[in-house]
Amino acid sequence: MQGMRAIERGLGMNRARVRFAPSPTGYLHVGGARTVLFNWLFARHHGGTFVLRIEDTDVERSTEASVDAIIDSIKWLGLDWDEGPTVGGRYGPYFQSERLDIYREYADRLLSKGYAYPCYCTPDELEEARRAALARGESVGYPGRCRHLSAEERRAFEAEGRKPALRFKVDDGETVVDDLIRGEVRFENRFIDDFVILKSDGYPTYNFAAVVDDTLMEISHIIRGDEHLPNTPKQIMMYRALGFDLPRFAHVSMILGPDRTKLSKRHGATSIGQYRDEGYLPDALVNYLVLLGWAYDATSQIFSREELVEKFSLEKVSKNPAVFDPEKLLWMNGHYLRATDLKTLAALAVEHLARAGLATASPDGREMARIEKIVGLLRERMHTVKDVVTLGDFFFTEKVDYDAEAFEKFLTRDYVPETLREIRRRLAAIDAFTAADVEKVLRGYAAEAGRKAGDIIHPVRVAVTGRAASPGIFEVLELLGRDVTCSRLDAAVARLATGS
RNA sequence: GGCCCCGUCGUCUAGCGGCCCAGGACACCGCCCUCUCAAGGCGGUGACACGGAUUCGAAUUCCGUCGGGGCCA
Repeated sequence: MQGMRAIERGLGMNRARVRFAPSPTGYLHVGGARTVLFNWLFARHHGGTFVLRIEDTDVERSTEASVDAIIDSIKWLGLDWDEGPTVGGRYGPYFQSERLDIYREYADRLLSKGYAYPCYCTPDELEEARRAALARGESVGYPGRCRHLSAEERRAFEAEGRKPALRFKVDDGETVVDDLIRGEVRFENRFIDDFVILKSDGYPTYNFAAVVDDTLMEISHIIRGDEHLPNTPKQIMMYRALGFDLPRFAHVSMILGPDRTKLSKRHGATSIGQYRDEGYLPDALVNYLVLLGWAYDATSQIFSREELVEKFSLEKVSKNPAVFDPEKLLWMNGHYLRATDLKTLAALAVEHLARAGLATASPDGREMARIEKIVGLLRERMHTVKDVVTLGDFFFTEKVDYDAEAFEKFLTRDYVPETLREIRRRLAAIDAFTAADVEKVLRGYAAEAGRKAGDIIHPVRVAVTGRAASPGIFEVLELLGRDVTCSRLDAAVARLATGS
């Protein structure tokens, strides 16, 4: 309850305003997605505003394609923003590259008030100083040369044509970050170098631009990754120097790979787009992600969007970093798959079938109905939508490829050829070709032949599906239809006669 | 190297001084169901990093050690 009050106090007179501020230098990854999610949930829970801001001041690495990819991923997850790209808002522009004048203005303010100074050191000089300090076994921070330049020295550098960067003057003392998740974190200022706020090319550094924007956009709560915690004291110093009110901070722990280092590409799939392509459901991903660092109670695992919005709170966000577990995500996805209605699922399945060349991208009504039935049979054993391809390919191909092991195990028994021939004959003769009728034929024949039902069923399964495992065979045969069933039984018999 | 964060089953976590010889979920194992594979049901294996201190009592508080990670360079 104590924590709750702290958050409400932070809201001040206004509603919660939070933001997600990605650099468009790649795709939205799992860690970023969870940060968006937490921000979104916080905003929705408090009836506040969620802002999307693009931090594209790194001209070299920022791309428009990245902006699009990130936006697509956020949308795909079913999350929306109230201000930002594509929707606008009163606090724009929402691209930092369009706010350069603003940063310069505030940088000037810092300069004129004596909180910042121009630094003429070149990268080479800095590098040299660093190496020298290292050699002497001293601390390798900025040596502070330009902090006390005289007017002449400055003029001399200017005359050389040097373009200065702007550094923030860090005073002695201590800066305390009052974090909603971590509590008070204290930093001694003497360990913090005078840092650059405006680069010599006129572009702001991350820390500076974030402070200016978060203030101008009236962000009340900064919910972001843990890796920014060490940046926070610098930002706080700037807030104070600029006379800005502090927002509340909440630093969420990072998501790690199995080796406990920051999750990255080498750990496998990390981009949200990739999960979409592989047949994951947005709801499943959201539900899995929210559980990485947040728990509502001792037992709940599955949460609908509505429940999440209602129940989410920063108090219950944990401090420990979390290892991303693809296995649990897979389980979660399977769970959501089974809860999705067949029409929706079939539509999704079509995409994957089409991509695999097993179906047209826009099947007609009859084919769609068939796919729906197939998905209905397959769904219990699917973990991703894409599994419809690997599990159900035999529904869509002309012929089947026999799994070698299954063939060996079930079709090479000596009673099999005769059995398949007889089953085929009987199936061709029955009136209706429903699962119930098919079952009667198979079980009936087993009884007559004095065999266990399994002894008949397994060879038939392999002959018709090519594999040892499938959905219930009677339903499968019904869906395949009489013609396909019979021709596949024929094919198996023929294969057994020529082969082996 | 300096600073900061973190440390409960393999993994995600519940736990905020006694309800805990630690609960749930995934994974794993077994049983049931069953035409196979799943799904589902039931059961099981499995953790408080270590050492001190505080306390009648510590997973929970404090200190140290160790381990992991991040940031700056």
